[in-house]
Amino acid sequence: MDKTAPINSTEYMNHISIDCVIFGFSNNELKVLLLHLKYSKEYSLPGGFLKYDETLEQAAQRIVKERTGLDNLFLKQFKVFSDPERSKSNKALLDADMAGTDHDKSFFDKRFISVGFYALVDFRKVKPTPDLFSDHCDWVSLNTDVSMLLDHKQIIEKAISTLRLQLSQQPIGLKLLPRKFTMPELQKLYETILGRDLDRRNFQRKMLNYNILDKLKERKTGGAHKSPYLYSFNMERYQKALEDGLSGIW
Amino acid sequence: MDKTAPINSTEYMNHISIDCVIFGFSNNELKVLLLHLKYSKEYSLPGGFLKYDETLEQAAQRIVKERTGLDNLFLKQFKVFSDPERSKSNKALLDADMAGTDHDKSFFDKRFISVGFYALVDFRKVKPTPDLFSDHCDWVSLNTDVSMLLDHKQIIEKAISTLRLQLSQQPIGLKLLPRKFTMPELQKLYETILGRDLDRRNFQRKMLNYNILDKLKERKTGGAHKSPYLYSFNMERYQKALEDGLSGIW
DNA sequence: TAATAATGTGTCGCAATGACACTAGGAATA
DNA sequence: TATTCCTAGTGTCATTGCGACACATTATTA
Repeated sequence: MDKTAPINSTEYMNHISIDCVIFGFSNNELKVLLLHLKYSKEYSLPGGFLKYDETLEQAAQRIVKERTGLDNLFLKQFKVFSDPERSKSNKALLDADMAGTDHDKSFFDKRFISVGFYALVDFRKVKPTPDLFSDHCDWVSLNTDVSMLLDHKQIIEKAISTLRLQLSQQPIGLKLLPRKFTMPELQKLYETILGRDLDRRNFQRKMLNYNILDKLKERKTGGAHKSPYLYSFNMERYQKALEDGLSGIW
Repeated sequence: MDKTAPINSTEYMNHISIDCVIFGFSNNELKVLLLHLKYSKEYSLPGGFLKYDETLEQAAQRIVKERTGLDNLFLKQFKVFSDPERSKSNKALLDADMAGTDHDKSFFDKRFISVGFYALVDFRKVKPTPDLFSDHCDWVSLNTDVSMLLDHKQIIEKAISTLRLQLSQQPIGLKLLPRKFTMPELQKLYETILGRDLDRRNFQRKMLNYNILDKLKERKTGGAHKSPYLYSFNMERYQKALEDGLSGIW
C-alpha cells in the first residue's frame, strides 16, 4: 500500500488481497517481517491489493518492495486462503477508519480471498517500512508467539511448510545469505528452515555434490576459532538447479 | 455452473473464477475432461465461480461434481492465473450471449483471476455432463492437440507439472484406479504421469517398500497372459503417507 | 503341444546416506 | 609461550537405495 494514495475500488480490485510472508535470516534464526497495527495492536502480514493492470506476482513484488525497499526477489505463490469467515471481524477495518477518511470503507467491508506469497530476502539489506495502518515493523522470530490479525498465523504456518518441501527440490540461500558465506552459515540456514540439526560433515558433502557452490580462496576471519572457508553460489549452476530441481531429500 | 440458474453477481463473487483440470486414466492414457463450447467450438476446462458463502475448495468440489457426478475427490489448488490479459477476448462471453438472456453480461465482462485446481477421478465412474455453454464433454488425451479457450492450455500444462512433482512426495492412485488393481496397472499410471518408462522390477520393489499396498490373494484373470496379483491400497497407511509424505524421488 | 508374451522373483554393483573419529587452526587463558 | 578449548576441515565404514539385468512361471493362442 502506498503511503499516500487512498485505497478504494477505483484503483484496486474488489475481493482480492495479497499477503506476503517475508522470510529473513539473522542470528541463526528464521524471522518474518511483520507490521504492528496502530489501532488493534496486533501484528499483521505485509499485504495489499491487486491493481487492475497487474498480475498477482507484480502486485506481490510491489508490496514487498514498499515494505523492504528490495527488488528482484525470490517470490512464490503458495496458497489461496478463501474461508468466507476469514475477513469477518476484520480489525484492519478499524485501522482503516483510524488512518484517514479518504479510504473507501465499502471497499474494506467486503469478503476477501487472499493469495499467499512467500519471499526470501537478505535481512541486512531490508529497510523495514510500516504502511498506513501500522506504526512500526518488526522482524519476529518464528518461535515467538505474538497476537496476529485474522488467519495470518495459519498463513505463516503454511508458508513454512511449503518452504520446507521446496527445500528438497530446489536450492535456497541465494537471497537469504550474503554473497559470501561459510558452510556453517549455510547449514544453520537449512537447520533453521527444517527445524532440526544436520550432521556437519554429511551436510557439506551433500551440498558440495549439488555443485552449485564456488569455494573461494578467502576465509572468514574475526571469528573466535578456526576460520572457515567462504563460498558463493555459482549463479549459472544455481539457476540451472532452480529449473531442473535437486535430487535428494533431507 | 448449475444447468438452470442464471449467472450474475447476486450469487457469485466478481473477478474470481475457478478452473478444474480433471484427470482420468483409461486405456493406459492420462486424459483430461474437457467441455466443447457450443458457440466458439473450442474446448474449455470445466470451471465456474465462487459463491458468497463458499470456500474455493467447496466451489471446486461443486463444479467437479456437476460435471462428473462424483463426490469426495482428490482435489488440489495448484496455482492462480492472474494475467490481466487472460480474460480479454473472452469467447465464453459470446457463449454466454448465446446461452440465454438471464445471465448478467456485465458479470462476464470483467477481469477474472482464476484459481486452478486439479482433480484425480476414477474414469469409469464419471458421468460427463456438459454445462450451459457446452454441447458435449470429451475425455481428451494429453497428447491430443485441440484448440482451447483462453489460457486453458497453459493451465493444463501447469497442472501436469505440479502433479509430477507431487508424485514424488505423496501416494497417488487411490482415486484414479479401481479398488483392486494390478501392479502393472499402477505402474502404467505412474509412467503415464511421468511421461517415461520405469523398470518393472524396480518399480515394484520401491512401491512395496512404501508399505501402502495390500497384496490380495486373488489374481486378475481374463488377461491374455500370466495373471497378475491384485492389490489394493491400505487406507490407513495410505492416509498416513499422504500426510507425512513419501521418501524417494523418481 | 509349442510358441508367445506378460508376470513373479532374485541378484549384483554402484552411489548416496547416516554415523562417527581424527586433524588443523585460531583465540583465550594460565 | 604453552595449554586449553572450541570450531572447522577431511576421511572412513557400514548400510541402504536404486538402476540394470536374468531366469523361472503361467496363461493364451496358434
